[in-house]
Amino acid sequence: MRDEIQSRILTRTYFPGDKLPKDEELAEELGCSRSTVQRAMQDLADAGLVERRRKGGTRVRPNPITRATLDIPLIRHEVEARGGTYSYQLLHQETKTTPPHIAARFSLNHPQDFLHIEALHYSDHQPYVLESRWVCLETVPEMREVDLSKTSANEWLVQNKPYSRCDLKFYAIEANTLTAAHFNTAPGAALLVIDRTTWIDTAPITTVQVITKPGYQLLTQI
Amino acid sequence: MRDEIQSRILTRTYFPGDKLPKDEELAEELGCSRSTVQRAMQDLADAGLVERRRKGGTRVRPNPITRATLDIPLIRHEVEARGGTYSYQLLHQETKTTPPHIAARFSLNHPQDFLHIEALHYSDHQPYVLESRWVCLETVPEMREVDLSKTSANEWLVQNKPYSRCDLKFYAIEANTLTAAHFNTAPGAALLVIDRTTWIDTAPITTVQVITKPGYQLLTQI
DNA sequence: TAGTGGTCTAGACCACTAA
DNA sequence: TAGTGGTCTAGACCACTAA
Repeated sequence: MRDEIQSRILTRTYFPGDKLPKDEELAEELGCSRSTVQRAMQDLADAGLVERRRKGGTRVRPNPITRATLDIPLIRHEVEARGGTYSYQLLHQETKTTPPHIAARFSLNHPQDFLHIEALHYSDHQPYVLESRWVCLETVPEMREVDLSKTSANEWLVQNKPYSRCDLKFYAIEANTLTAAHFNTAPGAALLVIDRTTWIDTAPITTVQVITKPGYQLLTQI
Repeated sequence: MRDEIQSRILTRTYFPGDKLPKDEELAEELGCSRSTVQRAMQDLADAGLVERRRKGGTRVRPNPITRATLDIPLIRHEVEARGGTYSYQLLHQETKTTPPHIAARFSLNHPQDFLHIEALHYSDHQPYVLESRWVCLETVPEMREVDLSKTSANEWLVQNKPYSRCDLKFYAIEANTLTAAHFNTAPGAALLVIDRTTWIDTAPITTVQVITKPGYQLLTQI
């Protein structure tokens, strides 16, 4: 029935911005209950096809969009799901007082201690992604005690620190000399970066650049 | 109530793979109806936190993931939403019989006509993204008649050709000489590519590489 | 402030699928 | 094949917000 409603809606010729009948009317017209229409319309709203507002009614989205869902797993799980052997190496670890670019990310106005971590994740002993991370030690003091040569910060945080907000960015960078060396590639190689910054309420947790190996692709399907 | 259920579930200490009580039991325990539990749990499943199976019950997802929703608007809308002035230039247009790399994308085994299009989209008269597209003329014969110097294929297809399946890829490339020239940058610059291939049922519609300008970032928030 | 959509109930029946 | 989750109903009440 839900699919029936959706296909009836979708096969009518509506134009961007058009107003749809209210749920109650659609229910009667289509011979089903209001709850069913509500669910069907909620799905369409989730898919970005219509916009719903109390009192305002339901309208076809004025600007059509492609809405995709991206699943970003733990690096270890991603490697293992592809049938690879996962390994991990801590490259560098250092406590520092907020550097300016980190303060900017979190809009901090007083200095705090951050743990800076550089680590390399391997798939079948080949470099897979380079993790460059800053962890807020005021929010996550337990991090001081974690042995990062054994457990990756990636994994420890996922299991121990829930977040309430996460900003994600995807962009391309040119490998600098050091990064290129890690990946056994030439400096200047184009690399996809997955950049994530998380908070719990308003307290900063971590910001991380996951620099992927040359040729890495992020995939999804709709 | 839904939020109440979710927070109660989320604040309990469950481990990956743990089985949750069935909806009926949770409903009684939490003093609400089964429908409400169903909705709350469905939300958690959509968010990738739990997995539900008929007869199998509900389990905490064994491999935690970050699930993000990406909205990819029309290029024109994206530029205008940022307050920019949009413009567009068709660079090249040519009909060709399926080249091998396109046949591979769509798993085609017989030759067909495709329309190859190169176009540049501008924001405030600065190059914004370069569109490199192949349209299947067997599935979309109307495309032969469209004046692509006026309407971009991007926009025409969104408004005229619904798709049933869409594969998305994100990756980084180094600008070749020609691409670099379009963006007034140096060859080898790292560029983010949004790559989309769409079908209607099993018939190919189009495959497009949207090559973004240097420094472009794809953003989302959870 | 009246008109929408959002949430919830209590119950029926169905559709999968693990055991 | 029995045990879960998924969908649907008919109705109540609530929460926004456009006009």
